[in-house]
Amino acid sequence: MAGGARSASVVDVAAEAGVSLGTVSNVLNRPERVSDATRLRVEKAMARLGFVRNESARQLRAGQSRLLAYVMLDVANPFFTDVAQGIDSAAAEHELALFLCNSANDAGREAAYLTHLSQQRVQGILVTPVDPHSPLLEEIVKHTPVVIVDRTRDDKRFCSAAADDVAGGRLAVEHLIDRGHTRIAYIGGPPSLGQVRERHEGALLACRESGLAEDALLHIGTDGLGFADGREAGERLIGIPAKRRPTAAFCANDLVALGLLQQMSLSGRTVPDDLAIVGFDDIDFAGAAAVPLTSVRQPRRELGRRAAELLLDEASNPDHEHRQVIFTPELVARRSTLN
Amino acid sequence: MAGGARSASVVDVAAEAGVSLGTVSNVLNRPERVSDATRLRVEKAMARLGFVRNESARQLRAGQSRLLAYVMLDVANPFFTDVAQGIDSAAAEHELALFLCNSANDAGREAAYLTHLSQQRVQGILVTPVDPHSPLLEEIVKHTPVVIVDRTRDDKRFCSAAADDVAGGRLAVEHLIDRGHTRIAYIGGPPSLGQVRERHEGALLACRESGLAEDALLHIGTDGLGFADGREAGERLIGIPAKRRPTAAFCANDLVALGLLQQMSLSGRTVPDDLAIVGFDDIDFAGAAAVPLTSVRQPRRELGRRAAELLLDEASNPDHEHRQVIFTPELVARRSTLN
DNA sequence: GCGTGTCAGTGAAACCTTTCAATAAGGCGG
DNA sequence: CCGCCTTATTGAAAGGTTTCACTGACACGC
Repeated sequence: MAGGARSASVVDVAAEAGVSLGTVSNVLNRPERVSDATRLRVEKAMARLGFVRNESARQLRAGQSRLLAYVMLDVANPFFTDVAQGIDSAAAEHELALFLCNSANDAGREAAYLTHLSQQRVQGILVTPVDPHSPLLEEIVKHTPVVIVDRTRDDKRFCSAAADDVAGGRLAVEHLIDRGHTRIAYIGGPPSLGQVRERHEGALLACRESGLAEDALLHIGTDGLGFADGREAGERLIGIPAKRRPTAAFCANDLVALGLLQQMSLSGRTVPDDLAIVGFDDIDFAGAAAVPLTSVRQPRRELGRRAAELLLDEASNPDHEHRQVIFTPELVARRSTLN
Repeated sequence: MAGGARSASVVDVAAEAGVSLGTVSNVLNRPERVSDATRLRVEKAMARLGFVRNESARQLRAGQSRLLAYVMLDVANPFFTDVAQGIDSAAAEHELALFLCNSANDAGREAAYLTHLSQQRVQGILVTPVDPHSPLLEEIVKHTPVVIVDRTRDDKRFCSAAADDVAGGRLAVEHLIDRGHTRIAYIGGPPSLGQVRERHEGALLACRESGLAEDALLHIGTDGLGFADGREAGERLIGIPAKRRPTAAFCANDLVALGLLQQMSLSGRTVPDDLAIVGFDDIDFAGAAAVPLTSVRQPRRELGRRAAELLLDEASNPDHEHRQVIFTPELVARRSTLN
């Protein structure tokens, strides 16, 4: 707990040790230039006074920090924490610290974090934005390197690393159609999320190419992409009369898929016999689920790592050019679609 | 990307707008004291120059920030992200931003984060430490409020919020003994983690109280508490001759339990018939697992929220007294132990 | 017409660190 | 004994913001 007194500064330490403040700074930053005797004296003074370097003052002088930040859409989604680990490993190699910020899918929170980070002069910001076209991002990228993760923009004003969501959605639904399904549900929301829209688009594409009827794909909207949303969607699905009810579901992510799966079990249905399920992301838990989950795999750690590398290039290379790295997703078939 | 020019400061804005720097500061901090005309002029100058407030300079002046940080042991473990959400909700109510830092169970990384945060004069630090008795923590708490999460210390120099791990371990193993098991594995590691040790202790207690033989509890050590560690432990378990092989396993957390569960399926065993499994934490995925997992539930969000409240009290209340909040865990029985 | 009060705007000081040119002290060769 | 070199130390300046006591200007009431 902070005592009453103002915390000690280099000046206080200098006084205590009977040296000039320049010497104290030298002890801190270039100890080899200070004689052993004085260094010791200064160090003791620091200990006595409980001196703690003031990072704000340092940064003010230095102009910037050795800090990266990742503003993520949902900490509770293992997909994003895996991406964060990829970023982290790249950051650690460059001796940069990484701060994680959870926007929780809220544009206001995201904006607050982005503003704070840019004012803090971090080296760079990675972000999975609620809306990649937000004007705030354009504003910030003028002075702070920003890389968009798990999204892209049509213009080329940002670097980004993402998987091809349309291709992923297509893979998922092609797989279901291959397995003979002709009434398929697409489960996800909110539609404001690009991920939700594009995976849907891919799903539609697959239907069209296979010559399925327009209404073969039933869109069941959800409020979010969490566990609970999947369960709720399950209830609604069960409510549909059997002859019109889809025999397969493609979920916008694995959390929703796992929630759906759980709801199916709870209400005594069997997966994949009563309902085949495909998820998206292939998080670790997908393979460990009640019925191991077929899912569209994204290279999560790699995605984070590449994004961080783009950021570091943007931060340090004067000839930097914006690049969009697109990863191709891949279907991992498991029991939830194989009967 | 930063242009060649030094970024604009209040002085530059003042010059551009033809006012004094004090007025610019007033526009920023007390706009009501500035006439509409000048305010507009200043705001336009800011826009023209792309002025971005320098947070370091602000903090230097102010002495501290509206920032909290949580240094977590493992971002990839949903238990900790749930705790983080609890912290977040309390922080948001007080209009504080929360930064998440992942120590990844590495004392060096943890130390680097803690040092940086204290030097940054954050309002407070929450931490699930690798070692709650680290001297660095004692050092830091002298000037920055620190609350220990998911651990406690014997002395009362810190606030902390945690669940009773010994009680939890005991619950888990009592349950297994009730179900008739007499050869039980305890799976977890590394022993440097207090969580691992105390849950083990609780397990031993349960055995002793039920009059089981000394060697009824077989400790299978793991390198960490992840998915992969659980799978690996599964392989080792299977390698044990059938007559000596445990018929039940208590895992130090759910990730390990889920890994173990998966390994059992992969090698054609049935849970709970071949092996009953109890996990710890009751993360959301536990209920959705291949075989829904019996687990020891901790109130994860509540734990985070209480910890944050303790921190905020410590940061703002001069009469603050350190408190140790202990939550009592509760067993949630599911199919992985019920046959 | 004068004192008083209000309002808008001013500018110096403080926050703490780092850097760098300058100084002091000491040793050495000539 | 002097000048020169090295090494240790110094102190002022800079970095950007906020605060606060202060100045002008203006309106109002008497």
